[in-house]
Amino acid sequence: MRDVAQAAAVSLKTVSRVVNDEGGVREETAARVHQAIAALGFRRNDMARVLRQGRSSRTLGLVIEDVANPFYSAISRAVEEAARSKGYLVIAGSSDEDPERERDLIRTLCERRVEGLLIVPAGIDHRFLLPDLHMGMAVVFMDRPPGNIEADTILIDNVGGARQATQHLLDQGHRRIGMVGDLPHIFTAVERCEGYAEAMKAAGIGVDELLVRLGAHDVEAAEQATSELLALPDPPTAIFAGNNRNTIGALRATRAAGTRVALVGFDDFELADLLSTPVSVVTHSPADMGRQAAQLLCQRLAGDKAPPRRVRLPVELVRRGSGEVVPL
Amino acid sequence: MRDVAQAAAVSLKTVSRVVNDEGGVREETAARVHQAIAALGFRRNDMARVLRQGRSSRTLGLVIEDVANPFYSAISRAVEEAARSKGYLVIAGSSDEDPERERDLIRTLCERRVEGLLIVPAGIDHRFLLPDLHMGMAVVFMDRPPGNIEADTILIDNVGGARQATQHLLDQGHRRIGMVGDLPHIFTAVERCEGYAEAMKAAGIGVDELLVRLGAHDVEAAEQATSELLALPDPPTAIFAGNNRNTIGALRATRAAGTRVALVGFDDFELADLLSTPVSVVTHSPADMGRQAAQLLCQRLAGDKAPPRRVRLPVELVRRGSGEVVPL
DNA sequence: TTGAAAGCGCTAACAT
DNA sequence: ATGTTAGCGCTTTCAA
Repeated sequence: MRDVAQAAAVSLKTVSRVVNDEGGVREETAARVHQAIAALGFRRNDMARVLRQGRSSRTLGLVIEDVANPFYSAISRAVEEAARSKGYLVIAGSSDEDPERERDLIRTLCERRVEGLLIVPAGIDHRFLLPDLHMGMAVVFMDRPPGNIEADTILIDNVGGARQATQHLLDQGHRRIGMVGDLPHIFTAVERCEGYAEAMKAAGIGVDELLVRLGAHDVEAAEQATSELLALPDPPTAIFAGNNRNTIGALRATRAAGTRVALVGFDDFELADLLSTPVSVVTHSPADMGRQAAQLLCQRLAGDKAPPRRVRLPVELVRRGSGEVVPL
Repeated sequence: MRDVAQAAAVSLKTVSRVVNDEGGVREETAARVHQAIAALGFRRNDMARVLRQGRSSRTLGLVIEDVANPFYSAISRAVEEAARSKGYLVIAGSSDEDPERERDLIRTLCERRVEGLLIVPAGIDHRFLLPDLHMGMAVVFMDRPPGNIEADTILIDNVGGARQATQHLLDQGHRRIGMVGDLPHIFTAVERCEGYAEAMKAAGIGVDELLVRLGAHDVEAAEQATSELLALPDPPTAIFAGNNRNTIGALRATRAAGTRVALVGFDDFELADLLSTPVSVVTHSPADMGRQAAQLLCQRLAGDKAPPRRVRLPVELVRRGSGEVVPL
C-alpha cells in the first residue's frame, strides 16, 4: 500500500480511501491510485486490516467429524451457505472423533480469531472453552451437546426417532429386533439406543443384550457386527441401524448373508429408495441443522445475549419397504 | 499480551518467549507468566503474529464446486488431511459453478493471505490470478485446467475413461449408445464426450446427435435427459453417463421407465454395487487427486520452482453388471 | 479533498 | 535471563 501511495504520488490514507471506497477523493486522484494498484498488483492485506480495526476476522470455524461423510458434508454446505450470506468465510476441520484433535483444532481456530465456532463435539469436556466464551467467542454445538458447559445446541430427536423406528418393526410383528450402533461414548448412539430400549420395554419384550451391538463406527465394523447378529443361534428377524454408516454396513451384511431381515436405519441416504429392497429410514435434515446453527451463531455475533438455547429438530419415519418385511 | 506481562510483572518479550516456548526463561518466571495467562484467559493473536513475521498465514484456500457432492467432499477431506500433516489449515468455499463467485472467493482468500490455493475452476479465464502468481501465491488446479494461464494441474484421464466405457458397451453388441453429460462448458464433460465420440467413430458408427444430451448438471436434469432419450422412437439400448450425478439420474430414469438398458457411469459412488443391477463404472480416486494437489502445492510453497506440471491420474473400468447388459 | 501521526498485537533485532 | 525499540500493513483520529 505504501508502494501504491508512492507510485500514485499520494498519501497512504488516500490509497486506503480509494481501496475501501470511502469517498472524499477527487476522481482524477482515484484514477491515478487505481492505475498504481493495477500496475503493482496490489491486494489489500486483510490480516492487517482486521488487526487494526479490532473487529474480528469475518471468519467462522467449523469442526466436524469427517467431511467425507455425507451427513457432515451436508452440514458443511449449509453452514457455508448461511455464513456466506452474512459475509463470513468458513475454516473447517475434521476431528475424526478424537477429542485431542478437536481441542487442537479449536485452539488453532481461536488463535486465528475466528468470530464464532460451530462444533460437532467429539470430546466430553469443553470447559477449556470457558475463557474464550468469556472473551466473547460465540459457539454453537451441533448434533451433540457440549460437556460441562452451557452453550447453544442444535440437536435432533434421537430418542423419538429410534423409538418410532423400533415401534414400526414391532408393529410388523417382530419380537427379536437387533440394533447396530456407533461408539457407545457418542451422544447420538446413546440416545438412539435409549429410544430402541424404550420401545422394546414398552412392548413388554425388553432388551436382549446379545442383540445390541454398539461400537460400529464405520461401514466395515457395522457389516461385521450385523454378520455376527445374523450368525447367532437365534438371530434377530429385524435390525435397527443407528446411523447412515451403520445402515449401509447392515445392508451389506444382510445382502451377503442372503437372509430375509427387516431393516430400518437412522439418517436418510442417497439411493436408499433405489435398492432392490428400498430402505426405510428415520429422516431429518442435516442441512437444516447446519443452517439453523449458523443462523443462531450469527444472531449471537449480532449481540443476542439471551440464555443458551437448546433446539431439537424433528425426525420422520419414511416407509420404503425394508422396514415392512414381516417375520417368517 | 500486554496485560499478561503486567499481571506477571515481566516484559512483553518475556511473555512472548513463554507463549512460543522459546526458552531462555527461568522456570519460576515462566510459571508466573503461565499463571497470568490462565487467569486472564489469554490467547495469542495469530493475525498479529503472522503480520509481524511476514510469513503468511499457514492457511490454504480451497475452491470447489459443492462440498455436498461426494466427489468434492472426498477431495476436501484429502486436502485437509494433507494440509494438516504439513501444519496448514484450510479455508474452503463452494463456487457452485459460477465464475463470478469463484473469482470473488479467490479474491477474498488472497486478501486473507492464504499461502496457496487449490482450485477446481468454474470460469474459463484465470488471468486475473497473474498478479497474485507473480507475488508468490502458489496455485494448483484440480480436475479441470485453468484458462489462459500456466499452472500446476492435476487431471484424470477423461478421454481414455470415456472411450473405455463406450468401447465396453460396443463390445456387448450395442450400436445405439446414448450419452448423458454435464454442462457443455465444463472441461470434463467435453473430454468425456470426446472419448465417447472417439470410440463410436472407431467402431464405424459415428455420433448420432439425437443420442447425446449434455447440459445435465444435477440428478434431476440427468433423469429428465435420460427419460427423453428412452422416449425416442428409436431409443438407445445403452447409456454412458458422464459423472456421478448423471449416473444417478440415468439410474432413476431407467428405473422409472422400466426398460432394459445397459449403463456405464463415470465416477464410482457408494452403493453402486448394491443396486438390483450393480452399476459398472469408470473409477478413479478423488482422494488421490486432492492429496497429490495438496502435496504439489506444499512443494511449491517449499520453494520448488520447476515449470508447471500437468498430471493425469489413471482411471479403471469396473464391471458390475449394468454395463454387461446385452441389447435385445 | 488530502495528509501526518499514532497504534492494533505481536516478534526480530539488539540491548542489558 | 530479561527488557527495549522498532515496525509488519493497515485504519483511526485529527489537522491542514
